[in-house]
Amino acid sequence: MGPDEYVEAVLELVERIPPGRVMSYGAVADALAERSGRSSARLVGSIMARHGGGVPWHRVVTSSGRLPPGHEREARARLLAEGTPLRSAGVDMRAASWSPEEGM
DNA sequence: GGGGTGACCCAGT
DNA sequence: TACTGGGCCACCC
Repeated sequence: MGPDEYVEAVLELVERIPPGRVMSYGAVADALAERSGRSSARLVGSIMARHGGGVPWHRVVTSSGRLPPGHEREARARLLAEGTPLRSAGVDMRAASWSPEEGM
């Protein structure tokens, strides 16, 4: 799987995250690990930064639930609007974390 | 080719 | 709780 295909796979997966739920950068990387042959949270982060504009980017947060740096306000507003469980730090990962297997 | 830089993550202190 | 060090990998000088 080439770099471009990997970008497509990441965006595809992010589009499948249901409203009110989230995935961490690392979880996205892990979910595509078998198919792509690599698992790098940093890579997913940079892909979201560069190509995330057309997908629900606010549903991808850090593993601790913190919102994407530089977009905290916008992300929080969208998450709040779709009923995502929030805490002071950001997202309540125990309640909001979603995985692909769960959605089939 | 070599080195710096991220929308990261985890274990250790 | 907060900080650090190492690992990570595509990009861009």
